[in-house]
Amino acid sequence: MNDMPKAYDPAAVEPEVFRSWTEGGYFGWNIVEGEKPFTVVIPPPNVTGSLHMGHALNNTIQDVIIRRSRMSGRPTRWVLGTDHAGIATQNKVEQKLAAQGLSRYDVGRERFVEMCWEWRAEHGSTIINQLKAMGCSCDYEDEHFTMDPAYQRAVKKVFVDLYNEGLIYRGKRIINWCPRCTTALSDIEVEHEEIDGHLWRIRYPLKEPVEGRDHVIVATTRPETMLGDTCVAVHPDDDRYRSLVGATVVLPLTGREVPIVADAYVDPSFGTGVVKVTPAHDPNDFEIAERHGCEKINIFTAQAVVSEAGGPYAGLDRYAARERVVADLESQGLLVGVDDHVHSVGHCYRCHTVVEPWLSDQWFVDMQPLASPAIAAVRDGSVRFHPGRWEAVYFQWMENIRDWCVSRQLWWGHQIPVYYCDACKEMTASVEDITVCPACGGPVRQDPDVLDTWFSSALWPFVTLGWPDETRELDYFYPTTVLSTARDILFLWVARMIMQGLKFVGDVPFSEVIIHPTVFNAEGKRMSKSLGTGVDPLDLMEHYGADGMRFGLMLQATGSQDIKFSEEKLVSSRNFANKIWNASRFVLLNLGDDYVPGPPVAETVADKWILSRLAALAETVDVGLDVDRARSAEVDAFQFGEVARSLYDFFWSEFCDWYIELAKGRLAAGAEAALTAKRNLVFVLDRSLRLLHPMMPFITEEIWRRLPLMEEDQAASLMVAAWPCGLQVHRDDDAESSMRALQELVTEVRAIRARYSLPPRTQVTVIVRASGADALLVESQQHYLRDLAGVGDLVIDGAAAKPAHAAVGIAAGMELFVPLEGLVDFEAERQRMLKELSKAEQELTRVTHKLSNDAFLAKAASEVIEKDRTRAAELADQVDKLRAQISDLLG
RNA sequence: GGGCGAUUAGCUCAGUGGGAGAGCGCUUCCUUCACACGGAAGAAGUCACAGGUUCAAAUCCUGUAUCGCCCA
Repeated sequence: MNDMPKAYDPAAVEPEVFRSWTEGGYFGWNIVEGEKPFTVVIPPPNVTGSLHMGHALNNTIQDVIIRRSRMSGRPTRWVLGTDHAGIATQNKVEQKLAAQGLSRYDVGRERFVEMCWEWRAEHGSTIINQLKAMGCSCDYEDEHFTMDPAYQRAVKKVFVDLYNEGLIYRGKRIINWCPRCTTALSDIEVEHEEIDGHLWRIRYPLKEPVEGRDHVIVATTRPETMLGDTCVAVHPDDDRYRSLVGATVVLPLTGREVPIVADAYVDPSFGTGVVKVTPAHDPNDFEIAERHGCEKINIFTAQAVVSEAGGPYAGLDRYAARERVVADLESQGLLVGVDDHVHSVGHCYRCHTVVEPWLSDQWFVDMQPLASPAIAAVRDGSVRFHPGRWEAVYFQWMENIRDWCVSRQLWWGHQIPVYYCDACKEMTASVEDITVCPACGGPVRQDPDVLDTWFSSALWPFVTLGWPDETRELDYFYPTTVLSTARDILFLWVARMIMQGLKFVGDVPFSEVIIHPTVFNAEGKRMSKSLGTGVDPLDLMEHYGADGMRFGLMLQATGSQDIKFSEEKLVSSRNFANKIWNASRFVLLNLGDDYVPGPPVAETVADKWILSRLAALAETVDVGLDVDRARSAEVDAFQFGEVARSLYDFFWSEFCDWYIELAKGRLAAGAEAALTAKRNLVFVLDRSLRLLHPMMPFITEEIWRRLPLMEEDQAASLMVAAWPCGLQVHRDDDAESSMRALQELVTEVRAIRARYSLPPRTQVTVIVRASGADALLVESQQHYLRDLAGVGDLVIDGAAAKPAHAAVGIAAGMELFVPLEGLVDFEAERQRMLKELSKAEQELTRVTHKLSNDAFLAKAASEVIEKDRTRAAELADQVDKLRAQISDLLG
């Protein structure tokens, strides 16, 4: 009990505490019939990844609500796992091969996939171990992976079911192609960026002159694509070009002859009003070509190098081809001009390469039928977003949803369960692997592509619970309770989980979605490992402890704003942990060997006050963290920042600064007074540790296990101890206002002492001019002044006169005199009091003015008027006293 | 082009209708037996700007400016 070092050392405590949780089996879950479970599925971190600040914040949030729920006795489950992260993992393994001068084609698909599994075996536990270091209370025995055999089977079933329903189809479309990853991407995996480019104006000669014109001028941002032009388009109502529609253009450089068509897509005001149409490399051009039956010439290879179709330009990459095309046009006198032009260019969200719109065969999901019920589920409140404004963002995207390209030209992932028969051309989707064609018995080959990783992530909340089997687990834990995530995967992941959950389980996957703030660096820039602008949570935990990092993040998680990460908050949090440690150390050191646990007793004003404040704190914490309140109340739920601040303020500014300081006197007094003080200290500390535990699990556990508690308060671990309830009976407004008055008096005396630099040890005489209830309070609680303000002689007298040499003050409506023979600087006192007087007068004028306003008296709430009347009286009294003191000063 | 968010103390941010707050930093004092990762006392703000609603606006409405993000 007295083995606590003088400073809290997280490194010495955390591993041992974590081991005790593991050994106690507290991370596991149970099905308790008749009780509503609290379930969270972790957003599966990328198996290639390591912990970043976003994970640190998100997993702290989840752990906080999970721990609170577990302590309040609800069956609780936090499902853990990782995501196979198709592109990212494949990139890692390819990099490893590249180091040996090899590509994936050198080792072949089978060996490559094997290497991915090896890679996962080697690195997949990294992030899991980092979660342990954070203290996350996930069930580490219940770990899932989106490529587990059962998961693979579920993915196939979903694909085949959607295919059989006609909601998945194959089509030749313009998709977003990453030439570096050599795969298709979905629309939302493309990040658009404004780029300073050019708009080239190029002369396209007409085959035959029309009404004296022998050419048109087109404007383009991508001249190299003219190698694949198959028509030229103008707006049908554009009088400038009406007569040219139907004429033939001879394309420069290739000499191909293409028609001029009229299409309403063309914007006559953009450029020259004539556009070149490259159907295989632009989605809008593709549409135009479809409408006019034009050819679609693909001029790029998968690496965005000009193909044979590009004639003499074959073999050049897209940027070299652009330069050559422009140079050739110029030398042939066909380049009319070039202007600077800013336009939006898509980039791959994984590798930031410029995406190429590319015509290819891909698999698509028809989203509208899936989206409608998912929109309804949010509209009717089955799913709620916190903060609520994210619902509008969700609706905006869902209501304009487009088909989802789900095929990826990768090897690592869920291979598309579709089989092609070369003999009869039959296409079969099958959950079971097949080798022969069900139609003709001929040999089949499986589609080589894999599915978008998000296709499998979308199934996470129900596949991890056993779907498609109708398990007891699924029935009990689904829908899950809370999903916490960053806003950047709202569409990629959250929306799709809602759609697939409704489609395949028939219910939403979760009821509450927390969209937490994004963590930026101190300059407000995105944290990025490659740019070196990131902060490593592991480093932070080393410096501030896991609890320090967690609490520091919670202090910053205010919901309304993104976080400009401030390490200062972690310093405060580490200091707070140390404060908790030492306050606890004080309590434990003072209990003595013969301490007998017992219930708290609200004996003194301070006792009643601290219990009342504790009750208020418990209420704030519950409002901020309780999911059921989030459901029912109008107040905003999940106020992590406010909860953290309230815990900090209560523990430090109330419990430590006042209650413990006051308790010191009682501990030194007789045994009976000491026992009550000890029991109250233990009680308040115990309940505080419970309330703090979700945010600071390690330090609270370490301290709590040392507390000698009554049997009814004991538990095997704080982690599974009871969440505080029933504290509201301690609410006591009278005690709070009495305590406030005493605090003001103490502060005023201390201020006088500070003003005159009175040595801390010397006692001062204080004369309080007070009568009635004020006098009674000061008289009965005078030890507060003696213990906390160094007051020796205390005179309480309603008619006390100011001694000749005395510092003066007003606190809680009472006048104070501190006789200071020879010390008082009257002029300084006078100046200070004049300043105070001016402030009080100003405020009094304001309130008086308000109270003389008939409209205010007629319309304002009666409590407000009453409050202002009281305040006016207090201020008037204060002004009188200040004036008297000022005129007395020289007397 | 459409939408969302932000603008409060030197810095980072709380505060949604009724006496401007915290942490860090700053000034002064204190190493008294829980804690110097500490204690005490202080200084410091036209709540971006302009209108409006209201008895009353940092808070609600409209507009403007600046910054950030999302969608097209």
